[in-house]
Amino acid sequence: MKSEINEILKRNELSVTASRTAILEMFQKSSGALAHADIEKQSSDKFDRVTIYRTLQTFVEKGIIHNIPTTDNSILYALCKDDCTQGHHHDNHAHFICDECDVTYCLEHVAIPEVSLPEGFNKIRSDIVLSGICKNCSQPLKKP
Amino acid sequence: MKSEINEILKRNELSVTASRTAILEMFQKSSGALAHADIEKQSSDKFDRVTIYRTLQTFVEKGIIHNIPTTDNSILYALCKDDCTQGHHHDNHAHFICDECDVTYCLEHVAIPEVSLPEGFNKIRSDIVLSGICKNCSQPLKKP
DNA sequence: GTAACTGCAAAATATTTGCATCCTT
DNA sequence: AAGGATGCAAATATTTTGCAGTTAC
Repeated sequence: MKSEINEILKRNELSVTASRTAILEMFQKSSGALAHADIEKQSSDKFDRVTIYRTLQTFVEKGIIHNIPTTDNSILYALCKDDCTQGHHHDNHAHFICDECDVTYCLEHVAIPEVSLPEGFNKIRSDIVLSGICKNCSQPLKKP
Repeated sequence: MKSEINEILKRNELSVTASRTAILEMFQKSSGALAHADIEKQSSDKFDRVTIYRTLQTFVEKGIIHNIPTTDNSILYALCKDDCTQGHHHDNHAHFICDECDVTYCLEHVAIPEVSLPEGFNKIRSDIVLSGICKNCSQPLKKP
């Protein structure tokens, strides 16, 4: 997928650098969303903490990743699909946080249902965050 | 509502202190959710920053307030209604964050719709967070 | 070669912890 | 009086900023 990563960066007018490539790769490989801390851990000192902050910020601005609301004071990030463009995200799917393993999933196929708001409220964006036990964790010990 | 505040604290086996009373009062008076920073600002040095941290934590544990997921790294808190008990929250309503005035509303009467999850996922809790323009801000200049 | 990106140092901010003191019951 | 709650000091952790050196194009 090296070429895909290249392409994503080029499409967004970003120069292809080691850290950007590595971080994008992490997102592609990850089954769930990642927090700053996860990335820092996974990259074990390969690049500076500050670079991670700046890279994530850039990616969000460009619409390469989006952030997922959380209940604690952290920010989770996940890859946007396809047609997110700058400032105009279409990540209109639900997110699921597992209480057990703490992984956050983007449920691409679970659409956010329409809700009817009281008079006077105009919705621009909606997020739905579910939590509970995920697929993996609910499976009774599988490994031999 | 002094007596109501008293009652809430007593019911939760918490001693009635100045800071707890004041913070609970803020929540009751507030039209929206509050962040740690809001409380600190509003109380302008009346009590210690650390006390606020501890008070909020206690309130969440006791189920007096609940927290609302946000997209930035902050935590918003709002009063739980009625029958929240320790560790078992029923704040099953949508939240609305206004992009204009930044107020967060608990939309008590907007229920969270059921979503069907993929096989293997077991939902325990769900949150829906909407954003856009709120009632007040969408009203064209009203004041004379 | 130039503009963009990174790493380092340091500042600013936010959160947690320990302990002595004070307040509620 | 006893236990819990607060305030203060200090330790940690997190995020931001400025700048000089490096890298991509």
